[in-house]
Amino acid sequence: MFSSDNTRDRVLNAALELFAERGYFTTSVHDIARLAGISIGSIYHHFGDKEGIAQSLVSLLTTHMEGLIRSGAAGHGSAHDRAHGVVARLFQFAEQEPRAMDFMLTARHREFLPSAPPVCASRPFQMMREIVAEGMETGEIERMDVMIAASCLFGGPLRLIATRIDGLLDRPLPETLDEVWPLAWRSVAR
Amino acid sequence: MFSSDNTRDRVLNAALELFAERGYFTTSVHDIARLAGISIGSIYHHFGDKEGIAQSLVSLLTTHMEGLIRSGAAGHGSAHDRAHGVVARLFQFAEQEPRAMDFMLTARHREFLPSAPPVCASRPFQMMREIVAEGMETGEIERMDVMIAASCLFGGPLRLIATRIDGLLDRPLPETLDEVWPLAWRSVAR
DNA sequence: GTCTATATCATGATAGAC
DNA sequence: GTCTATCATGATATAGAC
Repeated sequence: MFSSDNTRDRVLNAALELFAERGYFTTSVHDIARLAGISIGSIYHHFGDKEGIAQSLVSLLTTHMEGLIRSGAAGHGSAHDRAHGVVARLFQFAEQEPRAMDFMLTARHREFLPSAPPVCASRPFQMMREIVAEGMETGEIERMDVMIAASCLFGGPLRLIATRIDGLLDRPLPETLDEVWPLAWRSVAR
Repeated sequence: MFSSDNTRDRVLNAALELFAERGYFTTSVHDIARLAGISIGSIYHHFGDKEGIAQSLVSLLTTHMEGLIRSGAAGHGSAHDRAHGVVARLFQFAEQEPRAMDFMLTARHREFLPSAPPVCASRPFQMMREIVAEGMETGEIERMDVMIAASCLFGGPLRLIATRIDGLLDRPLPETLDEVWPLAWRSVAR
């Protein structure tokens, strides 16, 4: 996920792997140090404390997901196409980097980052709601509570991602897009 | 949630509150003992170890949710009505016992119960998929991958529950049912 | 069955050499 | 900036009286 091989990135890669696989609390800083091939001292030098590692991880991944969503929506005029593009990117990303997706979608950040907002309140989720709101403006999407519409439009695809990450879906997500998307869309389409 | 005031139930109530609020790992057995008004020794006498508390909790709540889903579906002939009844019960329950719902839906059980299956694989989720499969048999639901259809039918409502629990939805869930359900249903209806 | 007091141990974090 | 060695804390779990 983090490709340059400097110390920070090696630590972040190791941490992401362990946090996603076992969880934050069942991973010790020693474990991270061992997997990254970096000493504990160096880790504390760079990140201050264990929370600092998670902090960096969440921050970088949130930014990455923002970019993903922005680029998925970019270049499309209609809310339909923008939302479709977003789901396509999410499916791709979940398939390429399942641990990153898992850590972003299902880890309970509040438990280890006291000041973290709930996932639903993070920028990426806000952006999805904005697309829905735009769709209501243009008349593509039925007018209603935006929170409800967004839950219905993206809830199915997100649940499918969770299912895939849990190993209960055999097919790669992008392959299912043409099946899932029409269902998701027609739930809110006007 | 657990109403009789014997030692076991008092411990389980305290544990549920703390696990849902702060998380399993940020809750010590001392915390549970203090909140329950029970000594540590008694807790270990009844549950063996900390994991045993979580084990009991998950087991009891899973059974409870199974009953909920069964009773939501009961007495209805069509898949439409059965699924509708299930969502209605889930909304009710999430509103009455948000911590129990939170602990069941969003806690990562694997992290503290090594042998626990992913939530999606648990009986309650299986039962939802069965309703979807039946709906395909009767022709109410479009034929397709059951996992995909179930994700789309229940994904929206489940996401709305998460949104509500996270405090991002002002209205009580049951009040939104008549808005959400038609959207969810028409995503898979034939 | 319930309690208090205690043992044990892992982990987060630091010190200080290089 | 990186490392090893060490500390300090606090949590799980147990012993054993009542």
